[in-house]
Amino acid sequence: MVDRQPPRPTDAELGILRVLWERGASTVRDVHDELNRHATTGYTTVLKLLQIMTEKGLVVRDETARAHIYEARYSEQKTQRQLLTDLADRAFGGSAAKLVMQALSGRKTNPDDLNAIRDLLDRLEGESK
Amino acid sequence: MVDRQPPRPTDAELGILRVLWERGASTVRDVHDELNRHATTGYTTVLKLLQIMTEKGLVVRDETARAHIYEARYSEQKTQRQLLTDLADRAFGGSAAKLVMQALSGRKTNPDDLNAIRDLLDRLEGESK
DNA sequence: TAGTGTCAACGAAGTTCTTCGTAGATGTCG
DNA sequence: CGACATCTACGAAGAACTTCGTTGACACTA
Repeated sequence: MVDRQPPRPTDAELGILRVLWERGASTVRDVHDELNRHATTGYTTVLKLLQIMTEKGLVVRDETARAHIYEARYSEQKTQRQLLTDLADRAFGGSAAKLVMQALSGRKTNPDDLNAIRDLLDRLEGESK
Repeated sequence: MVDRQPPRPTDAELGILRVLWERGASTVRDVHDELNRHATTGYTTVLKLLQIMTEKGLVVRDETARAHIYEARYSEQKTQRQLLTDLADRAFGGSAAKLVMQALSGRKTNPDDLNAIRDLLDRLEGESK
């Protein structure tokens, strides 16, 4: 039996996952280089994180070659949804609708995005019929 | 100079804040009793958390009476918005719109909520004109 | 083959989070 | 007043998080 719910990635882990989602399967060196385009992280720090993430099941590792290749185990979408559900539970009484309304009223969203959201609403309403 | 950005509340801290938002200013005893309606937390655990939260500036403390009275420093809405901005930055490339769309498509939202969101969209669009 | 560079593994250190026991001060009641 | 209850403060312990130095294995090259 495997863990049903993957653990919530931490901040540093999420930074690595973002690289993996963008680049696809990558070596530690790849991830490290990409991260250091903006931040400053030691190579062994990235390695250690990836090792821990493997234990947690957040990434899968291909050990065939000397330089292991890591890949995100869960898609960006799935992870995003998990984080949203988690936040809805912790801070919005479990209501995704409240979360959405707060997100929209919080800052000014540009008209194109508003339209995109409206389209999505239309599609959702169509489905529920 | 005070910290401009309040720190992101942790899980346990958020649980306490939820009680404070619901009950208003409360003593440790109040918060502890409320929390223990559902969970199980030691009294001194709640006390310690509230002391730390005071240091962090998440709550304010009235020490007038022997039983200190704690109050959330930031409103529920403000905190929710901060958490959403934070999550958008960490997992959605800073795009609140992407976050909203993922939240909506994730699980089925009930029609009433969809309508409420649509009304909100209308209002937002009106404003931006 | 000897030297140089790259890699994973390990361990350790410092921080934060979460929990709670104990101690000492303060209030209350008989 | 004295016993008991309640409160805050303090410290400590264990877990998780983040960082990185060191080590030994491996590979390439001159």
